[in-house]
Amino acid sequence: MESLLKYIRNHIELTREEEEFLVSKVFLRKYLKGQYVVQQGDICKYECFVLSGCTKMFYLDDDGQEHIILFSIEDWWTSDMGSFITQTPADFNIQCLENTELVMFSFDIIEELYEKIPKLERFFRQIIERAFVASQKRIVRNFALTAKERYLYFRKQYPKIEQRIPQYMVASYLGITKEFLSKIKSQLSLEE
Amino acid sequence: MESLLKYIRNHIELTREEEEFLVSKVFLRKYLKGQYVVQQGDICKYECFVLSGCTKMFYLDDDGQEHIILFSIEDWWTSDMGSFITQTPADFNIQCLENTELVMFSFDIIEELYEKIPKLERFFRQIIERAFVASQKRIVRNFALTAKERYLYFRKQYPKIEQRIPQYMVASYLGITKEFLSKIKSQLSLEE
DNA sequence: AATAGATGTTAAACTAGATTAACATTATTT
DNA sequence: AAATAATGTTAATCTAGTTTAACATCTATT
Repeated sequence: MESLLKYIRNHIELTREEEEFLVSKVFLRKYLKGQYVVQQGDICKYECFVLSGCTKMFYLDDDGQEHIILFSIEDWWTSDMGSFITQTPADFNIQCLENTELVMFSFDIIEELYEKIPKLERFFRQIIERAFVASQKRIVRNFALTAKERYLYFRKQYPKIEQRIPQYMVASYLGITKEFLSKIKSQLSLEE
Repeated sequence: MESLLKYIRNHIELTREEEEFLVSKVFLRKYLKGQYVVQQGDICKYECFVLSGCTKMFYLDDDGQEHIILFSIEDWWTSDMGSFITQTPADFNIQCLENTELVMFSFDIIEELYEKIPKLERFFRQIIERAFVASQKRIVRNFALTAKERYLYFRKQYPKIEQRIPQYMVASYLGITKEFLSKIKSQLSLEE
């Protein structure tokens, strides 16, 4: 739990009481590799801060194909925000790719935290603003860049994630097939 | 300006004083068709609420190709949020597709409004949450749907926008060429 | 009414990336 | 150590969407 506080202290200053209040309201949950945090159709009850491990968030389309939207590792957040804020069934799945420890912020608790600690509401607003900006930029990259360029960008931007994740999941995140990513990689190794 | 208040009243309740404070801090600006609200490289100084008219936000890639990220009409917001929150040069352009009236929220003013009217900060957080969710869902649609399916979704979701906008811009928004959208439309007209 | 500029259509040739399928490699389990 | 499952590679064939280019229509301006 200390690394959650460290993360928060990195951005805002809370009093000792505020920190204690926060810690008393959230709880830690451990998942094994392969377990689901959220399943498509369930209501997403928590926003989760990743203490350790790794998760993927993905959409399962009508053909059963998996489309990975987001990987989350230490110090990142994960949740189906659409489901969370409306408390309606989730469109996405969140599954652990490693044994994972999450700090769970429930819907009611988060409202209570916003109420009691306005600084925290401001901080969360800023986190969401940044997430939104990143998401819009990803849309542009998907339009303006080729698969190879997107892969190079991913590799540069998230070198730590690439190493922890099977290649076919990277392909899914990039919106291409595993075979095509394999081709791109062999092309790149010839170029170098 | 009344329609801004109407929009806000639709979601939260402000006191008469709060409304007056808000109105005293923002200002209205009129643009002609074709004018730019933000240009790639400039710092985006305002978040803008659309009173009337229509804007497009787009990215110009290295080949000079335009990629439309967002159309905004009455009661929508527009800004390059990435530039706005960091006050660094914008990646995107925002241009008016019709004569357009915007309510301008500057960076400093918006901070002041958050400070004085916490309800407003909460409201803006919720707006951004929804924008983020919409953006993530668009990423999925771009991966999981064909161009034809994306077009049908757009037509259903934003019927009012389609009517106001040249077809080649719809194509850009969908991430396809104008020629291919034309083909899709002629296919659809044969089917019906 | 004529011209010019902006928008939309059609069709042929082309390409980035998908599909299929067979095989190779690496982990994991027994 | 063998067997099984999971992951990764290669290559041939295929397709959704692009490119190019010529033409059509619509709108605004003189």
